Amino acid sequence: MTDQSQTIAERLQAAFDSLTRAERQLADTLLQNYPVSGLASITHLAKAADVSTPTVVRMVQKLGFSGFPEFQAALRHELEARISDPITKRDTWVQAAPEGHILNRFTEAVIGNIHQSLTQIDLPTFERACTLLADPERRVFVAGGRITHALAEYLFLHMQVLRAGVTHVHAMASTWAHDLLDLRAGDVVVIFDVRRYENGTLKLAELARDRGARIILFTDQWRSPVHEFADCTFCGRIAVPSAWDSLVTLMMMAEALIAEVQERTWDSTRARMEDLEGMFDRTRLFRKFT
Amino acid sequence: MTDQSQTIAERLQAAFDSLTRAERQLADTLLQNYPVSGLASITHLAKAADVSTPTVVRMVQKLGFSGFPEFQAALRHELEARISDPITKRDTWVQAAPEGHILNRFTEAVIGNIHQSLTQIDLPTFERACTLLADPERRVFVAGGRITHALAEYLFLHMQVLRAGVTHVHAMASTWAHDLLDLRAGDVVVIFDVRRYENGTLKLAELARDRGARIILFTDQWRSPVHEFADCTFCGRIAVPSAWDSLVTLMMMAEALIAEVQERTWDSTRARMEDLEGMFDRTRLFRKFT
DNA sequence: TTCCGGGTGAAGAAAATCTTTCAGAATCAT
DNA sequence: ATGATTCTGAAAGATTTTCTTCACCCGGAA
Repeated sequence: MTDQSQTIAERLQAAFDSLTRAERQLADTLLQNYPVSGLASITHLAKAADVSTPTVVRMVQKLGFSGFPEFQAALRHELEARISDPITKRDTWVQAAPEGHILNRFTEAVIGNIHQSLTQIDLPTFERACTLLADPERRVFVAGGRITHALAEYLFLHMQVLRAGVTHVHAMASTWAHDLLDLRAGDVVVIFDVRRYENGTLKLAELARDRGARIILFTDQWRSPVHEFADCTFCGRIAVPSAWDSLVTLMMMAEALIAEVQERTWDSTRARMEDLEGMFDRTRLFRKFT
Repeated sequence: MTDQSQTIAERLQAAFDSLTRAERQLADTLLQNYPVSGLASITHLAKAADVSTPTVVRMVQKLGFSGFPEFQAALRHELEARISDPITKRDTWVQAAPEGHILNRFTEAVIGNIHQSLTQIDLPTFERACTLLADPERRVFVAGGRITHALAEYLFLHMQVLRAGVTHVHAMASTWAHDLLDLRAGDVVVIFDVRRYENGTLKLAELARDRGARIILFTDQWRSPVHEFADCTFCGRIAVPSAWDSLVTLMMMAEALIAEVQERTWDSTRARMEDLEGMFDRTRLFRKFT
């Protein structure tokens, strides 16, 4: 018989290591919509997780059940116990963490930030930024400052795969002027600047604008002075219970931008990515993984 | 089709009068242990209510369903809506953007990711990681791969301000072995590795472990193979409607970690930050502004 | 008593679900 | 590179579930 002392969710997580790739995929689907996804038929579940039904059977057997129906019955029992006990409401948060634990407070703040920033975002601005970045005629420069450098690099990395003519500029280094030598009118400069706004970044923006560049700015809710020069401005709230600011919201916006630009440039991007894959294959940089 | 505006429980009660004796008995059983009793097979349910299976079929058809499976699917949907967390459903949507706009879909996915990852995080792991990083006796190495390099740099940047003895290692570069020359037993290696797990990263982890280092791993829900060597593993969901993965969840966890470590090391960190401020003042890097 | 009509469940047919087998694919170790 | 090992899903078989049919039961009316 199976161990009754832990929930199936806990058992799934505990056994995660001993699961195979397809089984993990399945476990993930189960946990994602727990426990409802496990209450449908094995066929539905398998389809939802994009694995085969034998995989489902094998996994539940690894968990100690004789078969899928027994597993499902256990899920139902658990659900029954959970429904009749309203105390278990608080599994939104980290299990067993006190109400005011930093992880919970932090998460709450971040979700709040995302919420607020998203409701304030200007849709035409987003569309305009995508159009600019998807235009192969324009070259793209990505610039970040002290803190935002990492985020700028993140955007740069993706853009570089998506399209040609992308350059990363470090606004804090003394070399950024060199990088902008190639800047032509109509090119796009993406600038990240959050509070403790940097003088170098502002100078960079000013110079770029003088040369006829289009500027896309990622900043915080108080808006960097670069805003004056920018064609598109994205403001993300950055307040969290920490001595530091949170760039999570900006990262999310950047990722959304990447997703949309990729969508629009797919025809030309496809070849680039296949090319890249080919190079990866030769260098064996990555583990083969289905 | 069936009416969507009321729950099945309400419909059962509304139709109670028009039901026959055996059907009422069944409806009563259903309501008594709602909705779990309805999620078992029709045979179980019939037995539990002490009626026959045809009675069950007839009743659900009276309620407007084509058959028992459809009734059961409706129950599952209802349960799903009831279970899923209100936070996820909060209307974080961009104003005036269509339902399926990339920004909305993306945001929804990210909030779901955060939610999901947080419920699975292991609190002792978090505490352990903080303790390791807050220990001034241990040196800290931060390593990222192709995609995660930027995130690693982000963590490195903060850690460097918080404490002494922090090094940034690029697991993809051929130089990482040099960086680890200084590694002593007890030192901490923070590794970022998400799917398309890199061979170099795995090697790095193995080597570090052999040398007696403690390893903190940030990875995705499928867990990098580095996990085998890690003392603390943080899994963040990375699935978004994009050709790329989202590192937002991992960034959030890293930020939370930074916040807590800063809290713990504040006594020694304070002096460092004041020192840094002094240097900033002299170089006039930042605008005097708030 | 006999007939009638709706309600009920036993039994079997139809349909699905669940399990097992097996061969190809991917991975790992040599 | 090569062979051994493990993983995976297609397909077929075993089982269960679901639905339909139909005979029976029961209370009431002629």
